[in-house]
Amino acid sequence: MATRAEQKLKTRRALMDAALSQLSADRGFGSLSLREVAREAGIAPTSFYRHFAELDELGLALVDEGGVALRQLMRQARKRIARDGGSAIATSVETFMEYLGNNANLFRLMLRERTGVSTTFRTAVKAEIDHFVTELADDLRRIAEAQSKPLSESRLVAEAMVTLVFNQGAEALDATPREREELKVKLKTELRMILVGSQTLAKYRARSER
Amino acid sequence: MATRAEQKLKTRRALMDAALSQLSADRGFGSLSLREVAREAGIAPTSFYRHFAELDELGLALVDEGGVALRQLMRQARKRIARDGGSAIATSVETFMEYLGNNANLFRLMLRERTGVSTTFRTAVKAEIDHFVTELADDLRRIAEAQSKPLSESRLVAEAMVTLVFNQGAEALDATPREREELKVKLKTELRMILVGSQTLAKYRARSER
DNA sequence: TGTACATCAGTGAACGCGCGTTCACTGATGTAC
DNA sequence: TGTACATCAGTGAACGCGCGTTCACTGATGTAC
Repeated sequence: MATRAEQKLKTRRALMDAALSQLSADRGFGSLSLREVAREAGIAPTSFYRHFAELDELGLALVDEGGVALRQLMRQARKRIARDGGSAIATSVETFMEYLGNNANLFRLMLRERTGVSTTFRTAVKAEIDHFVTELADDLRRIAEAQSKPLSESRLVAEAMVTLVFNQGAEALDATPREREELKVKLKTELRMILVGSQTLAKYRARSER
Repeated sequence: MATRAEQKLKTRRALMDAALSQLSADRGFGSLSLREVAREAGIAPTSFYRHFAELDELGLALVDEGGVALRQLMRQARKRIARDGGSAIATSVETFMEYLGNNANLFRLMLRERTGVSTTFRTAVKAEIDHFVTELADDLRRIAEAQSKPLSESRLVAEAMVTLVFNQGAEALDATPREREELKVKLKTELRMILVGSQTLAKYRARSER
């Protein structure tokens, strides 16, 4: 038998899942209505207010989940790289694309609201991505040191990489498996260019400082 | 005295300007209403239908203008590079940021609808950006040849550059002048990394083919 | 140039609809003793 | 364990609102002769 608190959590989850399930290539969070989400979750519109003060509050809870998903993604990618060896870029891209499939709507939400219409959303998403960028920059520095291939401006490299990964990710979401493979190849090449470019610039800089 | 046709064009323009003027960091095209746009343009809601079958049709007309703006931007940048010499990247970024100030809402529209909610919009914006990417790729190849610095995958380089430029542009739109300067510096560095990375990869490739 | 008729951009009233939010309520779960 | 009371997640009716769209219209501009 469920306690009252457990039941409440279940309903909350049902509301969040309902909202998530309505998102798609053709539906953004902004076009959802409170009534629609409540209907989809199987409760009366008025019950919504027992869980969130307004629809945006639910959206922000979802962004939070998106942040968690991002951090999981990172951890998983690191584990694979350590285990399989091989190219960090290739492994990361594979991991990212795989993850995208399992969290499509969560990523869609983050991606859209990142440049979306609500300041609160934008700020929240940017904070999550910022966290992601910071971890990536740390990893890049660590790898660079291990390989004695110095990087120039690792933070900036990480930002550019995340921008490209997210944008290609957006396209991958609605792509056929065939197109998705092409996107992966493209993305890997782009990331490699940034990495190699950063290394080359670091060499130039080292030389001119001699 | 205005002819009937001239007057109609004026009203059409007023509608498009009304819609554009409502766009901002906090308002996307999707949140506009036909009634609101008509009100802002100073006509009755019903008169809207004399000019567009629905609000989206007006939006697509705006995307078209955005495409024109992009092409002007390109031409202007090329002219400046030819005239002032100097770094093509630096000049292009300066030109882009300047242009952004004059067409803020048009760029906002393109940027948002690029990953937006309507298939028709996405397709239209992507077509315009694709055109832009193609011209940039041509320019990159031309410059590379003139400088005898071969590029690897110029099309892909152009795509990555446009992605970064657009994303930083989005941030620049709502940034303070101070922040905007920082964004320019960041953007130039990122673009340079991609360019240098592409050149370095081309060298490696040439070597391994020897 | 003048006249009679056609065109058509712009109008105002009216419609039905889904929305967010309020309110007083119900009844199962939880708690104090 | 049993009883009396408190809590609170979920409810259904009701509200006022702005929306997109229809309709029959008006009257200035345009055209044919």
